[in-house]
Amino acid sequence: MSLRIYNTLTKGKEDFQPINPDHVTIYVCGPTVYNYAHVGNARPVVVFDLLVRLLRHDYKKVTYARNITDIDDKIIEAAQDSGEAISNITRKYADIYSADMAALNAGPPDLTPKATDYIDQMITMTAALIEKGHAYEQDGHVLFSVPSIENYGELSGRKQEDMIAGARVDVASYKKDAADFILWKPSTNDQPGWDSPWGRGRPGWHLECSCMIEDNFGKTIDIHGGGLDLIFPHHENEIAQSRCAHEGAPLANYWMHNGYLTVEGEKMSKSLGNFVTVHDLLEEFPGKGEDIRLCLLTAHYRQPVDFSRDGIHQATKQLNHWYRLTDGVDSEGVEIPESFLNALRNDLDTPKALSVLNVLAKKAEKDNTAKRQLKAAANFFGVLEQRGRFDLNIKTTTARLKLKAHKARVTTLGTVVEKDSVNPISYTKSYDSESVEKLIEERAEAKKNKDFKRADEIRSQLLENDIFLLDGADGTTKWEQR
RNA sequence: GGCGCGGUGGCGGAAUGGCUACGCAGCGGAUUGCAAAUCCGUCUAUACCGGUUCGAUUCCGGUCCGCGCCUCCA
Repeated sequence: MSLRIYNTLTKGKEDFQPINPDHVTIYVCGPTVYNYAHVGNARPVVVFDLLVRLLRHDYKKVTYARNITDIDDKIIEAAQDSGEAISNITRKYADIYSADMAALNAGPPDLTPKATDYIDQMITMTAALIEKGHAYEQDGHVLFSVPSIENYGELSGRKQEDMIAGARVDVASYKKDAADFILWKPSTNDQPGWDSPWGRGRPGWHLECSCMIEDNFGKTIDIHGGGLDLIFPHHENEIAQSRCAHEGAPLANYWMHNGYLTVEGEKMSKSLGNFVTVHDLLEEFPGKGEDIRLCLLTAHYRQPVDFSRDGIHQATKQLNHWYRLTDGVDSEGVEIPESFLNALRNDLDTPKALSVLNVLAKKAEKDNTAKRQLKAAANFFGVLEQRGRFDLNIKTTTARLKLKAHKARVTTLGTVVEKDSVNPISYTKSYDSESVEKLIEERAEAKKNKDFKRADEIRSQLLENDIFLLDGADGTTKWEQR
């Protein structure tokens, strides 16, 4: 079976046919680096990481690019607020981003182009668009002229009249048409800027992706991905720019968009106080990057997914089960079962793939081949990759629950009570693997002496810190994080 | 106002014109110093109203509910 992809452009599943079967190209919109990435930002990262794993399995060569937007008004604001240099901010958060995503077993892409490295290309494309009559200069701004092209709105399925009727933002004075968007804008002296034929300024947001793709891949790539919210206007505008700059050549043949993420059933937003960053989660759930990854993959990527503390616990249980089954198993060179791969080839059907993993897990109780297949397939999925889960080093950390919602819906005897606020809970994890091992030894000694009271004390003491002891048939004791 | 998505068991989450995956949780039993794991058995669902059909959860129409986007946004 070959890969099938739901294409936002055609609103249907299509057989994937790369331009060059020996070299697949994929570009995913990356972060604007001025803050910690939240779980919602992590969803496309994990989803497309999995897609790239699949592409690498099925095709000879894959080049995966994910950009970093390091020039943007939000970054400028963050710099002004904090007094820190822009370059410090962007470097810092880009580093944190790649570290946080790596903790979710989402490795770095092949290419990580930064917007500020493409200023020349952006100026060149802007000039070309002006020359071709698709852009104009007005009050120091350069704008793309949407009425200069046909089929604008192809990707998002919008008609211009509809958009104008519902526009909730005042049309800027320098726009000839309400739908026109910025290619280049002027910078004041205290704002970062680059010299251009239109004066000192900086690029508009949409331009960088078009230029990076052109520079690294050429006119057309195979797959372009990102979150649902990027369909309009970001991707629509990328398409418009690139098509006009490239004599109508499509920017990408397949457009893939992941759905939204909610937190504890509610939309994540700063005002609700349920804005949860990957960084905080990794503090609250140390060593559980895989568990978070699994949560993000339980739902199909185009469906909404709810991220909750309970969901993490379920994922942990699932993973612990698989870890136990594959403890000490070597999956080197094992073929990944086709049923698993085929699930993924069907537009990345992760729920189906997970059910295949569970079928393998069932078999693995009695079958060593299934054990190795389970490990290989799970590794492919990006889990079960942490070396020695049983030996996890739990750092001493005090983390605050960041998921506190201002309005927590609590059901009491069928009545829905709206609580105004839930107090944050703070807690401490105060065990490292060394002290755990020591306690296990002490317990083994106690068991030998039939001092079961002390043995049970140690068990419950550790359990309070989410460490669960498993006594083996051979008298050894392993532990896992709950 | 325009465009779009979704409502499946206690929870997560699939699939299908006829027997409704998979996981978690629950229950009964075997096993166990305790606990877990494992094994056997077992309970629970397709928002509502019509239509098409021998038969719909699946197709069609409507209702209700929830959600998203409409130039900040993964």
